[in-house]
Amino acid sequence: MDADSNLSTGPLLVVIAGPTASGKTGVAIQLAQHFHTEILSCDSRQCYREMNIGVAKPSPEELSLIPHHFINSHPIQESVDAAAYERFGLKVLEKIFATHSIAVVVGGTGLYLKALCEGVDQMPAIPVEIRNEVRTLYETDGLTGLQERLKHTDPAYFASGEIMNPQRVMRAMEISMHTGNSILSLQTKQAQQRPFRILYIGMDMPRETLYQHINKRVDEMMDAGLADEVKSLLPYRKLNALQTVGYTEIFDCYDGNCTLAQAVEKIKQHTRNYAKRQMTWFKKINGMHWMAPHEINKIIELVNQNR
RNA sequence: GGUGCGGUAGCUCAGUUGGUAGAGCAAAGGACUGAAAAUCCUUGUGUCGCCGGUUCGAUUCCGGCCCACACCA
Repeated sequence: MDADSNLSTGPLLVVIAGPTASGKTGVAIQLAQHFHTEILSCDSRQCYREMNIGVAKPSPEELSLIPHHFINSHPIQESVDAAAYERFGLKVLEKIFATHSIAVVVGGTGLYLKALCEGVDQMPAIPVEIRNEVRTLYETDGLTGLQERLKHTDPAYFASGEIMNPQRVMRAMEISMHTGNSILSLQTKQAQQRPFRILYIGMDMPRETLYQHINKRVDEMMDAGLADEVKSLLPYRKLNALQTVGYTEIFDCYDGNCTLAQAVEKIKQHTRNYAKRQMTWFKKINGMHWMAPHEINKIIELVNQNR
């Protein structure tokens, strides 16, 4: 990703990125208030109406301060992915930029952010039958079974792709089954041009402080009734939306595999792991401006310099 | 006090018929094009409880001691 757009004028998208519990939400709201604009969330879980406490969604009070998009926008049964987010987000930004010169994007889902700012390549929709067939194949023959098939149907991917990653192998498999081509041939690796400039701002914080925030916030989630929220979602537990830190651990607890206290410790640990993965993603964004979340005046100044 | 079982990586443990040791988890780093809060990759020197004995060589065998747990008194 590259922050240096060749546009020197035109609308500006201010990206507030960073790991979970780093203070993104507060900064985004203050920015949106200061510049009288709206917020597009970039979070793969906060878009679901049924999930609240466990995904650290902004409070109703916070949501009432500023118009938010891609929050509470989808039912939990609906599967959202990076391409769907790109379409959704671009439409939202087009609307905001019709009447504003600045928009704020805030979130921690690296892939979705990349899809919004650089685009994902057009790929054909995969029929459900093929998708199910590939999944069944994985369940019956395992990863090695899939690899064996892929070696013949998509030798290029087999040679250079992530062959040990079941999700990627299944994806390559369904593309090759449906189109007869390698998924590699559909990937251009080229960033798409956007009709707006992008300013990347990352929330910076010492690792130790971040981990303290995470631990504290998980305790607060439990106090707020996370266990009950998870219980109410038990019927949906197989859905992709619920393959989520904070939910899987408590499902496990309801299955009788651990105590609630143990589940809480696991949630803290897995949230720390997740935050680390997010950091890895954001660290490599070129032109990222790393700022502390409390330096709101400096952040506003930075945005003004780039208007 | 006696008997039994143990004391090995941050944690749980495996192992070495004597040639100084390895898994899982944790941790750290990394990847990422329709599951992404997902998924995957890389990284393991630790007085092998302490002291002594046997031996070319002991974490491994022998003796003593310390500690933990269980049972018996």
